[in-house]
Amino acid sequence: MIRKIGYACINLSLDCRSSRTFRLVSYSEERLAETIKGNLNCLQQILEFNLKKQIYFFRITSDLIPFASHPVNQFPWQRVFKQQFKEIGRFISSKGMRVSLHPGQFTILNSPRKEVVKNARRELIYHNQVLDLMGLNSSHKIQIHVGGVYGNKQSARLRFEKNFQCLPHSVKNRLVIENDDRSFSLADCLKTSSKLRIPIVLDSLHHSLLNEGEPLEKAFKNFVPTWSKKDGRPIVDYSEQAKNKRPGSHASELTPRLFKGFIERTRRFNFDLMLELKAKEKNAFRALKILAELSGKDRSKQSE
DNA sequence: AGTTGTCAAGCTAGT
DNA sequence: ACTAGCTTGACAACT
Repeated sequence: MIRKIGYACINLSLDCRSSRTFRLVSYSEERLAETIKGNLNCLQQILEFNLKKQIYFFRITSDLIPFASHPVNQFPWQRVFKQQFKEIGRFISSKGMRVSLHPGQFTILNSPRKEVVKNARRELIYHNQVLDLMGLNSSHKIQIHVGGVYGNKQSARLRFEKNFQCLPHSVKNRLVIENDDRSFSLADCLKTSSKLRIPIVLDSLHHSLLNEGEPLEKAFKNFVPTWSKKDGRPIVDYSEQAKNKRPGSHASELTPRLFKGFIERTRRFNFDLMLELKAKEKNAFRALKILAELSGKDRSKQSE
């Protein structure tokens, strides 16, 4: 059954953003420090909001630190904001919460271009620093896609595996791969997962768009064992196709009928669920309500 | 105050 | 050839 439920990056109920940024041309250390401070304060507010609403899973935005892996940024933000990171981390662990991070579309570890791989590496190190500074263990994950195909999926996949091996140890401990909707299916990810011994985040919408014919139940049966004890509970990304939009674009609102169907089909597995729907926390409320109705019991113990 | 062109970075597929 | 879409629009200059 679904244990923790979460949403991604933005809270629409609060009037703050933890992803404030600015243009590179207006970069200054003052501007950077001010923005980071605001972003961290907002992140704290979001987590407190979540706790009140019994939302125990959250994806932290990659924009928390603007230009974090850009060479322009030489500001020692890790040291300057050390204490605030620590407090946030303590809040997360002490309340039994879980967080994840999803580096952006530019983080391509398997690119044939050296420069792109180098940037990806820097970006992954930044994401890992955020979790390290918070003092969180390896169940708090960083998820990325395998990357581009470049005309040969096999060699593209091998390049990912090779470049992964060159990452710092602590990054490797937190990195998980997610099946995408165009290139690397769950079956592809399983090959890399078994070679590198890293877990897979199953994205339900992506799987419905790109698969090897496995029904959802079979997909779960395959991806769940890629999670070991130190990785925490398996993570699933849930979203729905937006009506009248291109395949893969995310709906705003959760459809109770579809969500109930999803719960029904996956109830024999224990996992945490990340909602990737544009209406954010509103859908998390809805999902929690539906779960409570279905199970007929209090969900306040979901973090156990 | 409201509008609009542009923004650090990559890649794919639909149009 | 262009552009929407991706985990997320928002900044900043202009009217």
